[in-house]
Amino acid sequence: MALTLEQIAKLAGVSRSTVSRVVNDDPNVRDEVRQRVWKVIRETGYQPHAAARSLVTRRTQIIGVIIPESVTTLFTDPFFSLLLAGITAACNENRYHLMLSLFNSPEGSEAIYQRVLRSAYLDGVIVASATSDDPLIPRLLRDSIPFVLVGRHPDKRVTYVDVDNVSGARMATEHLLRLGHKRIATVTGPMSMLSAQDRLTGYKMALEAHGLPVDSSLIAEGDYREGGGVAAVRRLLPASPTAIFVASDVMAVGVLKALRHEGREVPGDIAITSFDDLPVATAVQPALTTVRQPIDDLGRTAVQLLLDLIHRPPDATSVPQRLVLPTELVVRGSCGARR
Amino acid sequence: MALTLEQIAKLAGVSRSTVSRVVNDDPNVRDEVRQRVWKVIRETGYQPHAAARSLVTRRTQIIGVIIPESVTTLFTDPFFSLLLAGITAACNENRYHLMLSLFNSPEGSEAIYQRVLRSAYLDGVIVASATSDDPLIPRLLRDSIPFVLVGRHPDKRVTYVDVDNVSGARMATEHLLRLGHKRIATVTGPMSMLSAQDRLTGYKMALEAHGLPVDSSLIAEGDYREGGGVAAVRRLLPASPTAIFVASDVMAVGVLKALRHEGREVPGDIAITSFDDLPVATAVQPALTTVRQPIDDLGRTAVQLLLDLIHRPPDATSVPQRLVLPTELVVRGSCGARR
DNA sequence: ACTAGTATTGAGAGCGCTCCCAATGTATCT
DNA sequence: AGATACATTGGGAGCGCTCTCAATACTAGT
Repeated sequence: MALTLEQIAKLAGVSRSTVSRVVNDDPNVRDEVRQRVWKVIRETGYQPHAAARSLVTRRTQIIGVIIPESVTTLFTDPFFSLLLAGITAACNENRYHLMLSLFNSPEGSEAIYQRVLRSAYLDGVIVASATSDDPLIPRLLRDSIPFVLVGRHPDKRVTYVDVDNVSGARMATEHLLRLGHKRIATVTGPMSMLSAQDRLTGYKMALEAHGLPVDSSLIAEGDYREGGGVAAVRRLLPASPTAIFVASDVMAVGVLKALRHEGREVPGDIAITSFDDLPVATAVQPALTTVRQPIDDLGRTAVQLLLDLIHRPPDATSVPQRLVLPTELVVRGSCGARR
Repeated sequence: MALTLEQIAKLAGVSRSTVSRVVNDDPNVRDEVRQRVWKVIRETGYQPHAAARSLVTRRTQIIGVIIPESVTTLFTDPFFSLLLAGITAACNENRYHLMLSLFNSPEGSEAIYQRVLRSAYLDGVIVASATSDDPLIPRLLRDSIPFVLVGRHPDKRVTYVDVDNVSGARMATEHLLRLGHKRIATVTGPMSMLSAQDRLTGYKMALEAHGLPVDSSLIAEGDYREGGGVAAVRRLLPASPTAIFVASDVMAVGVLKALRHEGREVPGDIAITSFDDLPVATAVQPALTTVRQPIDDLGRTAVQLLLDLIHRPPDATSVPQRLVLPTELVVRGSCGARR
C-alpha cells in the first residue's frame, strides 16, 4: 500500500538513488530535478519507511526515557510530567521521537533491559532520577549505549544534568535561620537517592554555617511521597522543632496535613519550607515557600546532551559533560516571612 | 558489533532459519536443537534487530500515545500521568513499546502527523482526550491507522473507551441536592471537549430530575485548569450559589482559593463537589468530595482495545468497540456532608 | 575540436530478518 | 523392501532503504 522510493522514482522519471538524495538533502542534485521530485513527494504524501532506513543507517531517531524501577512509584509526581514535557518539546524540535519505558514490569528489570535496549531500537537514553547504585548505569556503560542521567552520579564516565540541590536546600534552610528559627528539622527524601542526600547536605551546611549543631532527632527520612511527610511529622514532633525544611513539595503537603491534624498552625507554630515548586505548592494553604528548580530546562538540556553524545564521531574521546542548573527560593506563606 | 542471526546460527551449528524459528517459538524444531540454540542465545545475549524484523513483518511492536495539540497545555495535569502509567503497564505486560508524542511542535500538526504516523513507526495509536472536531481523527480514519480514543467520539467508526462522565456529574450534583442545596452552580471544562459537555449534561439532568430550573447565570465555563476555576468564581458569585459542582479537581483547587480570597467558607458558606479524584483532592483543605474515575483502567483498556484492533485479521469487519467505565462518588469534606 | 575535470545520475550490493519452498531424514504402512 | 506421510532443516528471495562506485553529461581550457 504505502509508497516506496522506487515508485516515487518512477513517477518523477528518475532513479531511486536520486529520490533518496532529494529526501536526504544531498546537494548533488540538479535544482530542476530536485523540484520535480519534491513535487511528486508532496503530492503523494510519501514518507520514507523508518525501519528500512534504520536498518542501513543504524539510527532510529528515537531516544528512550527510562524511569528506573526504584522511582516508578514516584512517576505520578508532577515532577516527571514536567520533565517529560521538557524532553518532548526538545525532541520535537530536533525531529526525534521519544519512547517511554517504566522499568517496573513483572518480567523483571533484566528482561526489560534486554528487550528495550538491546534490540537496537534506541539511539540513546535519558535515565530519570536513578539511585546511585542502580545496576542500570554500569549496564549501559558496558553496552556503550549513549545515555544521559537526570540527576548526578559519581561515576566519572557518565554525562548528567542536575539541579543544584545542595545550594537550593541551603537557601531554604538559611531562610528559616534568618527568620530566627533555631530548632529546624528536616524531612529528607529516600536516602538511596542522591538528590535526597544532596538536599540533606545543604540543610546541614546551612546549620553549620550558623554555628548550630546537627541534631539527628531533627532529621526524619521520607520517601518523596505524601505519606512519607505525614509519617515524618510524627517522628519529628517530640523534638519540638519550630520550623521544618521538607525536601519536596509533595511531602510538604503531607507534613501540612499531619501538622493540621496535630493542631499545629503553619506558619504560626511551625514554619515550613520545601523543594520543587510544583503546581501543588500554590494549591495548598498556606502556599509553600519552596525552592524552584528549572524542570523544563532539565529535560531540554538532557536531550541536548544526549544528541551531542549520539552525533559525536565515535573516535572523539571528549570527557563527559556534567551540568548543574541553578535553583532559586520562592517565598510564599508557609515560612511565615510574609503575612 | 551486535550479533546477527547468522552468527548465532554458526555458533549453534544450525542454519539462520532454524535460529529464527527458535526465536519466534515455531514448533517445528527438534527439542534437542531448540535447547542448543537457546543456550547460545542466552550466553551471547543475542537480541534480534528490531528494524530488520520490522522491515519484513510490517510490525514494530510500538504503539503511540498522542496528546493532541488542544490538550498539550493540560499535559501536566496528573490525569495524564496516571493515564500514562496505566498505558505503560499494559504495554509492558504485552511486550509492546510506547512512543509518546505531544502534538505541540512548532513545525505544525500536519508535519508532525506525517513524521510520526506515516513513517510506519507505529502499529497503532492511542489518542488522549481529543476534542470532537480534532482533525486528527478523520486523518487517522483516512489512513486506516488502527487507533483508540480515550474519551468518546460521535463518529461511528471509532473505537473508544471513556468514563461515564454524565452519570458521574449527575451523582456529584445530586449529592448536593440531597444535602438541601437549591442554588447549585457549575464550573464546566472547556466546551470544546466532550467530557466537559457530558459533565454539564449530568449536572443539568440532576437539576431537572429534581424539578429545578437550569439557570445560565449559575454556569461558568472553565478550562480544566486552576486559573479557570479562579476566574469562574468571580463570574458565579453574583448569582449567589450555595453550592458548586466543579468539573475537575484541578479547577476545584482554583475555586477553593478564590472563595477563600473572597472570604467564603467551604463548605460552610458554599459547598463544593468536583470530578477526577486526583491526589490533589486530598491535599487541599477541605478535602474534595469528588467523582472517582478509574484512570488506570482507562489506560489499560485503551491498550487492550488497540491490540485487539492491531491483531484482528484485516478482513474481519467487526464493529468498533465503545466502552464506558463506571465512576463513583467519594465523599470528603468539601460538600459539608461530614464534619 | 579534443581533452581533462567536474557535476549529476543510475545500478548493484547489502543491512538482518522472515517466509516460502525444496531437500533431507525418520516413521509408518502395505 | 518399497512407498507414503510427516517432521525437520536449509537456502533463496526480498522487505525499502543508503551507500559506493562506475557511467554519463556537461563545462572549461587549449
